[in-house]
Amino acid sequence: MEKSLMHKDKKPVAVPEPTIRRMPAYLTLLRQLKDEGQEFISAPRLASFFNLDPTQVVKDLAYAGAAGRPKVGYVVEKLVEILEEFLGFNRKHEAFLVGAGFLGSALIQYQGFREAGMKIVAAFDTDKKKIGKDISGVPVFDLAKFRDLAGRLHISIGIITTPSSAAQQIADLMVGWGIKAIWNFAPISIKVPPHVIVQDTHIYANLAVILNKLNNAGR
Amino acid sequence: MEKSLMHKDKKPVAVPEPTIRRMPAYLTLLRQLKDEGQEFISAPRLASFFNLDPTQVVKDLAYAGAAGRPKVGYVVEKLVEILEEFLGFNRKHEAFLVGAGFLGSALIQYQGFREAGMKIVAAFDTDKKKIGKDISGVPVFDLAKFRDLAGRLHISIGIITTPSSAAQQIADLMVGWGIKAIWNFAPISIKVPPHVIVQDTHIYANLAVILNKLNNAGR
DNA sequence: ATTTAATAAAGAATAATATCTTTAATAAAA
DNA sequence: TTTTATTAAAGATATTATTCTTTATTAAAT
Ligand SMILES: NC(=O)c1ccc[n+]([C@@H]2O[C@H](COP(=O)([O-])OP(=O)(O)OC[C@H]3O[C@@H](n4cnc5c(N)ncnc54)[C@H](O)[C@@H]3O)[C@@H](O)[C@H]2O)c1
Ligand SMILES: NC(=O)c1ccc[n+]([C@@H]2O[C@H](COP(=O)([O-])OP(=O)(O)OC[C@H]3O[C@@H](n4cnc5c(N)ncnc54)[C@H](O)[C@@H]3O)[C@@H](O)[C@H]2O)c1
Repeated sequence: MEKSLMHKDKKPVAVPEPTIRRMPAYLTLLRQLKDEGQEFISAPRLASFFNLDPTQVVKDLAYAGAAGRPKVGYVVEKLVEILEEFLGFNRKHEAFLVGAGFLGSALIQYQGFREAGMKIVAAFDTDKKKIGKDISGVPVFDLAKFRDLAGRLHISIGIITTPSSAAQQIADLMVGWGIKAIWNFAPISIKVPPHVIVQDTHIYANLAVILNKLNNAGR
Repeated sequence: MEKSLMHKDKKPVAVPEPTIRRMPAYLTLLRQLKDEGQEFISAPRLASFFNLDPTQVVKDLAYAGAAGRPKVGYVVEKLVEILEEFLGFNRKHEAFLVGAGFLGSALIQYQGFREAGMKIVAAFDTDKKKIGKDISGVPVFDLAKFRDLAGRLHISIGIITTPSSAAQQIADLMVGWGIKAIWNFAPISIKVPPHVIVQDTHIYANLAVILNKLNNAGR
């Protein structure tokens, strides 16, 4: 039986994306509380860390299948387990990264992904100066030599950190590799077949929100 | 007169955050179309690039103050100007960055911010090996020597790319410096006074969305 | 001229999300 | 034991965002 909330007719209810996006933040804090030896946490207190409505936290946690006790709250350790399981942070998805430049290198060496269900196992580039090196133990290969990687690898995620101009062609290549999800950091929208998952992480979207607030601050 | 939509009672209507977040993507594409010499673009065509509903694009552009002509669409060059002006990408906000590690270095050398209204003018770190160096022309200073920077600098944005453990204390410092907005990349929620703008860019939120789709793909 | 097709724009309807309200559980205090 | 305070959980409402529908505009075709 799934942990997610069930609809009356037994079909799993889709978890709202805003809920999914908040969950890792809960988890990060909860892991810290766990390390500090805190046993229980209530939704109102958890909410206060993030300036959220307490009922929202309760509902988010309910989507993951967590239950709390009145007057006590949730068991921190249990909650960490439930969220890790629900988010898939304790499984291990392997990833290829294409574009071992500044951002690519930062992602490759980033240890945080290890506790978040993703492991970058290889990088690819076209720059002779980068090929053959390794970054924190992750080898950088010549992309040209891997153009026709047989599909059906056990790699589920492809990360794009090339310039925009190359992003679509890299995406096409990854689709050919049989990759299931593409995490794109180039500031363009890539096109893929419907069965491939795409997550664009557009840095300018965040900057735009900041500038909008800054420029309207005097209102 | 503001470019933004007006309510009947003349108060400016708040632009929805989802709209703000989509706008930079429109702008990036429009700049490219402009470079390619394309004169007009219709909302339906623009929408098809992003798999959006055409009326959504029309409404988003209307928020920026753009008007199109039936049967023709929008004038690309005009639209670029309007969006740049609306987003504040043609003003110049100066920024300080604290934590000149992998991610910080990537952000510092990233040329894209130049066309997006933000210029990183200095970086700070506590690591002796980084202090005194410069990254793409941006000097890295010893944070300890700049603890009590006089407020009222012309710096409006503070970027945090330190480990989580240091993020809150850096935020407090930045607030003391008189910084107006904080762009935080550490995966924790920082607390600031209400007059300070905070934008958390939590990498795990994006990863969680990917993993959720991946793990539920078989449904 | 007149008609047609494409489109922006405005408005209505729908859907998604967040907040508020009520209820029930339960631990601690009286 | 009884009361009180706190809380989760469920449900109702409100808000926000998206999509659908209609109307009006305009360029091109007839
Ligand atoms: N640097 C940042 O902070 C940052 C932030 C957000 C988004 N981005 C985006 O991430 C991407 C990379 O940025 P960066 O600053 O790391 O740039 P970079 O130039 O340091 O890295 C790009 C890398 O891609 C490689 N490359 C180029 N064409 C390629 C191809 N066809 N196949 C394989 N590899 C190829 C280059 O050799 C280089 O190593 C850009 O699209 C940028 O807009 C960067
Ligand atoms: N690397 C990534 O791809 C990535 C992605 C998303 C978020 N993040 C987050 O960004 C932050 C930095 O990640 P990173 O991979 O660049 O780490 P890093 O270790 O390379 O860089 C951190 C830098 O902060 C400096 N620092 C430490 N304490 C400091 C202090 N008190 N004051 C000033 N400087 C201090 C360190 O000397 C170092 O230069 C982390 O919070 C990480 O979770 C990283």
